[in-house]
Amino acid sequence: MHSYTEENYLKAVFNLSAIKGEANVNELSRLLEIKMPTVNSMMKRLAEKGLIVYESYKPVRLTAKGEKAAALIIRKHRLTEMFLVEKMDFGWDEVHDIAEQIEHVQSPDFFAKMDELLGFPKLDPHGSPIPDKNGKMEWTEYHKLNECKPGDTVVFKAVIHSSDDFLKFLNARQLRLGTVIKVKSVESFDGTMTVEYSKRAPEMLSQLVCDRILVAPKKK
Amino acid sequence: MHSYTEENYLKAVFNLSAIKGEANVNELSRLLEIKMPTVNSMMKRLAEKGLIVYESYKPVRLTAKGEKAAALIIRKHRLTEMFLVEKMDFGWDEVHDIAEQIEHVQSPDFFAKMDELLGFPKLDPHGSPIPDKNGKMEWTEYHKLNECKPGDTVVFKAVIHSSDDFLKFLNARQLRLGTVIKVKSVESFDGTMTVEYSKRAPEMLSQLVCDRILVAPKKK
DNA sequence: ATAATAAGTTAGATTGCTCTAACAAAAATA
DNA sequence: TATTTTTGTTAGAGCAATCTAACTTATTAT
Ligand SMILES: [Mn+2]
Ligand SMILES: [Mn+2]
Ligand SMILES: [Mn+2]
Ligand SMILES: [Mn+2]
Repeated sequence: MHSYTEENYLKAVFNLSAIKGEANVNELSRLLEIKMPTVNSMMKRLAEKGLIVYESYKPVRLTAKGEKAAALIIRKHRLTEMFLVEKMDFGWDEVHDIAEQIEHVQSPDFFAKMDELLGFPKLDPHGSPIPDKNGKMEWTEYHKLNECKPGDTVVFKAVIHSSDDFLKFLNARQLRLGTVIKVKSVESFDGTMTVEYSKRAPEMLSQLVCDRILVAPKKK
Repeated sequence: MHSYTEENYLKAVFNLSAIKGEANVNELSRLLEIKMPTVNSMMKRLAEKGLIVYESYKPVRLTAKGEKAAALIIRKHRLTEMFLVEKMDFGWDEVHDIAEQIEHVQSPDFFAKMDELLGFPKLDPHGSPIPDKNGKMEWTEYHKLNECKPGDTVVFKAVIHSSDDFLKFLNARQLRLGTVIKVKSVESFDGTMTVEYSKRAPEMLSQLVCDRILVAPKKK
């Protein structure tokens, strides 16, 4: 199969492609903390293997084969995170680094068992969808807290770019998935929001924070 | 720390040393399925790092440092096997290959949590002792079923060289750890034993099998 | 004791993954 | 449009881990 290293590149291409449908060498280099020439030559290797489409000076795209391979690694990552949170009592801010390693374990049985013990979950602990066994995932379109207007009442559904630090920040403010958030006001100068949730005093959240919180309208 | 590869060599040296206190290149080569020159150069690398004592044409020995490092990897391996059996419903014949991979995960928290969830077990699913956090393990001296005489009644305590095939063989005969075995007779020609256990008809076990079954006298 | 076999070593090559230095193309800016 | 900056590529090197072929030392058998 594919090496540990190749799997990490593949996943990086997948993640960067999520928005634009393609990924460039420079961003991959930054994300993976690997120098551009190294990334460049790996792109040629992945293209050789039919996992991506590579043309000089152009962004790369995943082939169908590459997309499936990447999704299946992400499936293992997210199942692992869910297992760590649900079955091993880890916090959602403690699981990413462990999952980053366990996602490379080669054992269909191991992940099938996790899936079963978890009751075939559709979402990971950060609200991201878990791809199915064929690498397909259904993505519910949430919107950013940023885009909400004063008076809106929404439910916290997912985080994006969930770094451990950001998750600890949310923990410290009792902000979790499922929390109902009422937008009180938005400062037009810097986008800072004043919000209310869980019967606490109003809280102020910077634009940077609101940009990473995905929400859905609260169903009455 | 040490690479995935180095860890596997270290563990191999540890396992081969278990009996004689030293390991030679040839046996390592067969065990790891890696050619002798490769093993030879790795031995020099491990010696360089102070993990083993290497002198030309002599068997290698682990240093105190190497012994501790190896024991800690084996700790992770055996905790993992125990976790897979106790918390994930795997059979004792299904866990080794998965543990072989997970033992390389770098995350003290992950294994500490396993340990805790398991209630700090002393033995793995095959009856082998789990080294403690300092790499120390207490080894109860069992004896082989082979060495028993007709009339002996013993308890099945552990397996040695537990390959999946051997474990499946034991499964098929309902032989598990804790099973009380009565030795009826021993064929002096080939060492085959006739034994009785679990209210079943007498069963015949070849010398090869009896050589891999560790037992203790049944406490009356 | 000598010859044959087994075990261990050296030399040299290969592959995967990484780097730096230098150069080329594309995009942004003046 | 011309210049500068950013992005991407090529060339060349190094290390880890593996191999094969050839050679040496140690052990076993005759
Ligand atoms: Mn993650
Ligand atoms: Mn990873
Ligand atoms: Mn094992
Ligand atoms: Mn291993």
